[in-house]
Amino acid sequence: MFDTLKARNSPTAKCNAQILRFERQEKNTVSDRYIMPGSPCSSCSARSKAICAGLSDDEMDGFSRNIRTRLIKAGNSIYREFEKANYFYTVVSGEIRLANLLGDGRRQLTAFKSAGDLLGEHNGGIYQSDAEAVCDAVVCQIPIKILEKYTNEVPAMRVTLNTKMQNELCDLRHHAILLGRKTPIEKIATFLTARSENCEWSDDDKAEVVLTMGRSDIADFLGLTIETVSRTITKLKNMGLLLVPTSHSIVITDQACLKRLAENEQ
Amino acid sequence: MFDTLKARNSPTAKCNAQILRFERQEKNTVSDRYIMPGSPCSSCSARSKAICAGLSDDEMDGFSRNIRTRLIKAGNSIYREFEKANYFYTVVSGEIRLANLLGDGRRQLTAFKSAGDLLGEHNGGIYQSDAEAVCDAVVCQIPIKILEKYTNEVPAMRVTLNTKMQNELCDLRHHAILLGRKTPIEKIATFLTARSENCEWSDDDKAEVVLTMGRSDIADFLGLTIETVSRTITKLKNMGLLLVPTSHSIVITDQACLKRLAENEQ
DNA sequence: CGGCTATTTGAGAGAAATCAAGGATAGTGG
DNA sequence: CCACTATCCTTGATTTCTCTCAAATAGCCG
Repeated sequence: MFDTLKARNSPTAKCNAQILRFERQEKNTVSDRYIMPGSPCSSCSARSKAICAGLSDDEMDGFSRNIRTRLIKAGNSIYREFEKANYFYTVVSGEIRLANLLGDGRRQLTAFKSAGDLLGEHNGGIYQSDAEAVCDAVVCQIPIKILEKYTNEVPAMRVTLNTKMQNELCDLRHHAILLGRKTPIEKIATFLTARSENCEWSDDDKAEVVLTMGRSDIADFLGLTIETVSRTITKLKNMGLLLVPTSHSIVITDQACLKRLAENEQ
Repeated sequence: MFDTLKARNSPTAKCNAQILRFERQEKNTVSDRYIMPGSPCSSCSARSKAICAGLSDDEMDGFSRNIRTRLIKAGNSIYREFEKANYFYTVVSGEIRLANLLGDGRRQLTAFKSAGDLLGEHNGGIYQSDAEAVCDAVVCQIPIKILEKYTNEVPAMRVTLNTKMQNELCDLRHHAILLGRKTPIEKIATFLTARSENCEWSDDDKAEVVLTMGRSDIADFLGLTIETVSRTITKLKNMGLLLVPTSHSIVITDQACLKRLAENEQ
């Protein structure tokens, strides 16, 4: 089960957002837990990509005493829009989606966050989106005060944080271009190309893209409906650019062509 | 003349982006100029809202010695996407649009920046968008190195910069929701509502929104065509929510209703 | 195996884009 | 100052693409 929420894409969908919200809160009461009292940062697989990459071993030691590691089960939320923001989170493993709802249930995802990424976008002390686990995920919970303290005292951390914010701005900007001006086929091509970036390419230039999320998450990320996502993937398959062994696995067979579709960008 | 570029909205538009780009470069060669050697920061109307708000008079003195004030004529660009980034800019007056082009000329604006806003989004030392003056504008040119120096040394500036980046992230996130999921009527309502935020409201609850940009800028900002922008404004007019004295001036007559349309957000 | 959910596919409707033309506006030059 | 011209804006007719509605298929977990 990848999605708790049914797709509520359409501008005219009149589903009851209150019920939606209630269901989500119910989900939220179960099974998230702290998996360890401190955290073994020394062996953390995400450390090199995370906000703590720039810390010395000594600094890391002090830092780690203030953070907690949490397991978030698929579908559960870490925080919700409009909640008071007390923590940042670093994704250790798994994948998190940032979601925003309109009053009638329409949903827009603004990012998928994975290992090393920083979560906790807030403004005026309030979270700006729902952060939900796409699949089981492990995150580090960092009190905002602590992160602020370290960014004030450790220049390296300041630089890392700054870079991460700039990357996020850059990603959001490109996503706005995609949402505003790209066709469905270009949207899917862009999405798959981006996802394939950290993949290993076989000798015959193929790569498997693993989709941890369902079609409705992809649709809500790209500003489409699940049907259009499905049809567009089928179209790309028929064009011979990719294979679809299972719905959660896509093998890119013509990287160059897919990239050309994606990067109509100048 | 508000727009140099014709609208190139449609996914199927096959206009030649090369020509577009050339024309833009031509424009860029004329008439931008430095309007003063140093800058009279003490009397700057944008200072309280700008990045330099947190500086003491002494600090401001040193800071101002490193910056230049430039006049940018309507339609001209300050910098372009893919250019090496050497400067940040603070908008003193006028309005700047951030634009990105796709290969076939489709355009997406990601923000309008006005007095007090900071420009210069870059990643890996490269600007991420074209910054162009919507109308005649004055900007302060701040070498990136200088801004970095001051953010390192002056905590207040660090806080201001951080807040500005968070606001920008927040704006972009909300814009992504708009682009991905809102209807034309909601898009226009959101746009006008946001623009009316700094307006004075008359006794009978009316406010004039001045649109410095043309319909094609609005269309490219909201992910629509100029025709749809025009038709939608007419529709809102017919619904009795606003008046359109001139195409660049819109008087909101039913703020509450417009806001309700805009904030279908929960 | 059976029920549930996710995904795919088809048919039809609807909304926004495209194509086209007329009217308003602003800036230019006489 | 006014007429002229280029551009911008609005409106209408038509097309096209995506969404909606509906149903069948596939995949997963108990």
